[in-house]
Amino acid sequence: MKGAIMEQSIELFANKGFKETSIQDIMDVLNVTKGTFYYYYKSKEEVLMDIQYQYINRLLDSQEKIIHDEETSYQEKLHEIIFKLLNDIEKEGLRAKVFFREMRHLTNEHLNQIMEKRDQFKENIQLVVEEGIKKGEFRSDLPPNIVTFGILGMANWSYFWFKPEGPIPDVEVAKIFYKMLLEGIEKKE
Amino acid sequence: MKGAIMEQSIELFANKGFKETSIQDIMDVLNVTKGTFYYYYKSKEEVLMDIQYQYINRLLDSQEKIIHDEETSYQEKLHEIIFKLLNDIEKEGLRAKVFFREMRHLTNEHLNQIMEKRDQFKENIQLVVEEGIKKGEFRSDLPPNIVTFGILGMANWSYFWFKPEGPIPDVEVAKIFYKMLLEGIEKKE
Amino acid sequence: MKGAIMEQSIELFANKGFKETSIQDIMDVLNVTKGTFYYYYKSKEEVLMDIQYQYINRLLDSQEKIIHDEETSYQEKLHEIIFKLLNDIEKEGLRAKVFFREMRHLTNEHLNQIMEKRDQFKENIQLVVEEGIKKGEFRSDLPPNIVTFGILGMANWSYFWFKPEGPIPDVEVAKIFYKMLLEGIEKKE
Amino acid sequence: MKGAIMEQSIELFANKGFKETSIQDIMDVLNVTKGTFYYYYKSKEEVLMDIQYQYINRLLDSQEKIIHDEETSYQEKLHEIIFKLLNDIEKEGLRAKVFFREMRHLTNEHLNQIMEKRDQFKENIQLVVEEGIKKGEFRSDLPPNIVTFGILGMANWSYFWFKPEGPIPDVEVAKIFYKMLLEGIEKKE
DNA sequence: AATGAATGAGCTTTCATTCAT
DNA sequence: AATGAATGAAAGCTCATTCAT
Repeated sequence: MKGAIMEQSIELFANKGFKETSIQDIMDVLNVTKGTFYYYYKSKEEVLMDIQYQYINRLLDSQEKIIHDEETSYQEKLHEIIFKLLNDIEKEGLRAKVFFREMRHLTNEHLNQIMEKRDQFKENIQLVVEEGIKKGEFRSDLPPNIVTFGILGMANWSYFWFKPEGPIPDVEVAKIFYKMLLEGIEKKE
Repeated sequence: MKGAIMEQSIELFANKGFKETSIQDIMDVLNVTKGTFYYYYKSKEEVLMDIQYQYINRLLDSQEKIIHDEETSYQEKLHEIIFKLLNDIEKEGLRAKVFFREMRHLTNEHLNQIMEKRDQFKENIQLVVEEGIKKGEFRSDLPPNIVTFGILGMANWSYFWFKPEGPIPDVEVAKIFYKMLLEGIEKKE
Repeated sequence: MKGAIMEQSIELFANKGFKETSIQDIMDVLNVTKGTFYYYYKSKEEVLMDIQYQYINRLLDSQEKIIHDEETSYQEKLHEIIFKLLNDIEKEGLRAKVFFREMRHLTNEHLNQIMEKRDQFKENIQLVVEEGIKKGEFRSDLPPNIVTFGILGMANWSYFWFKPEGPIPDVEVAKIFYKMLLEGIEKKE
Repeated sequence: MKGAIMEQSIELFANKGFKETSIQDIMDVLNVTKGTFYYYYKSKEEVLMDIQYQYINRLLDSQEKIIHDEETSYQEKLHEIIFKLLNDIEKEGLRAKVFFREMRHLTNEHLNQIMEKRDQFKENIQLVVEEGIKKGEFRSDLPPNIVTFGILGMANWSYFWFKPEGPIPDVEVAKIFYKMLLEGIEKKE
């Protein structure tokens, strides 16, 4: 039941928003009464918190695996990170939506922890960029900080438009983004 | 007064969210009573609607000016569009925040119109990309649709992190993003 | 209306208790809707607070007047204080009930202030006792502190049993209590 | 377990109030689950009822012993009754608090019985006063009824201020009260 | 003897909105 | 143009109680 409540919450938070979703809404779908909610969670915010932690922890985990793979180049790591993000939308799209949009409804204490982890995620990408520059895989005349924000924006924004069931699959989009990033879109002779 | 209400609404919607801002909150700052609100606006949603239309219309206007400038290349147009978006954050950052985040609180009728305009904005960029390809300014082996989403993501995401008062000014960020996009981040030869 | 809400609140808090009285209960009697309550008071606790302050302030005021009357002896002052307390029950009985019984529902901040004032009330009586001892009006071999608690108990307890419409009027009860206190109940010679 | 539940209930009812104490609160301390409560008691009110009966019955018992002691004078009986009350606070203080403050939460049926016993307690003291008057131990010009309320108030009020661990022990306070009552506080030549 | 899950009624509070003045 | 009073619907949350296991 606890799991079911969370599943429903994600669904509803993603579609209607945290504030716009009432406990009633969540429990109606599960065909139990409102009171039951409070048997499993102390408050509405606690569900949100659980969702946020689960999401960012999983994301960081899979990211760390990619980064610490000794067999891959930094270019390959970047490619994989982008693919992973796109690929996630299929299974985790709703969670991601909730994560980015409803973050501000957390209490300060949790908000800070979550934001730290979110920043860590960005730092990890930046590390790949920086190491890649050192190893001569990426050009060195662009500030890694801004470059990273660019990459992050490209990938994250896809949550607003990418449809897994659309004509172009995640693998393809990731490949295109990777090419854009690496080679640029300028026509070369 | 009507203008003042809107100004305050933008400020508060941006900082606290649409749902989280009460009419009382808005009018408190203006030192008038809640009732006054309804002399100028029919409902809370109407203010939001006005904000959304104003924002997207201005954005589209300035975008169209850039696109239809006969004197500039498509590469230059792209650069300018990116710069314009970054530059906007300084003066229009709050509006932008409200635009992206609170869109869903519009009634269906207005939501559709707004989304159409938002899509138009994307179409315009895509047009620049497509024409640039035709004219040989951009490479032709990448789908303009996805490329455009990439560009849009890069630029729009800056609303989440770009601080106008930060160390790197909007001109610089725009230049870096432009270089990334055009030339790629790969180390050459 | 604000006054009416308070009047009703006193009535209901006294008869059913603070916790047991719902905002609904209060407003039902006034034939207005629950929402109206919050137009006049920020919270349920605020009404209680107002009641408590009003009560203790009035009580202290009238007490100070008695104490600082230069024309009366300390014995007379003691008599008057006791009478005043008994007399109050008629007009302020409900307030007194609420005061003693519902004090603990105040937030800490207010509770402290109220308790300070309540202690001041006791201190004032003790002062009369002490000064009376110095002036030779009261015997000096009993600790004023405990004596004061005794007096206070006698008088305050009457809130639990004294009925203004009963056979013995407040003047009489005060006189009897005063005699008991001054002369004792022992049969002399 | 049944005893443990009652012990905890007294503690919590005294400190937080009957309404303010949840079954959960009680069982949390005992490290068992809420459901267990209903194995031992039919309802929350039943515990309160048990507390009330236990308290008043014990009190009446010890009072009757004092009253029917053939060896003591009525003055001595009065002294003992007062001492007994003060002395009780140490071991039974919490019970007393609950008794006086939470009485109103009983259902009518039980409330009536409890109030009858409470009145009996007062009647018993009044009997001592009346018999003492007849025997010439107490003055006869004060109505026994009011005198009794005075004595009761003095003694009962100590629940609000008397601290067993304070500087003056129960024996002393009882003695002082007794002296006040018997001899009065007026300075004699 | 004890648990865990669920219920349902009730509570305080918030707030967009209406409207007579 | 603005105020002040009132409404009513809904929200988050608490909790005594029930009951199958």
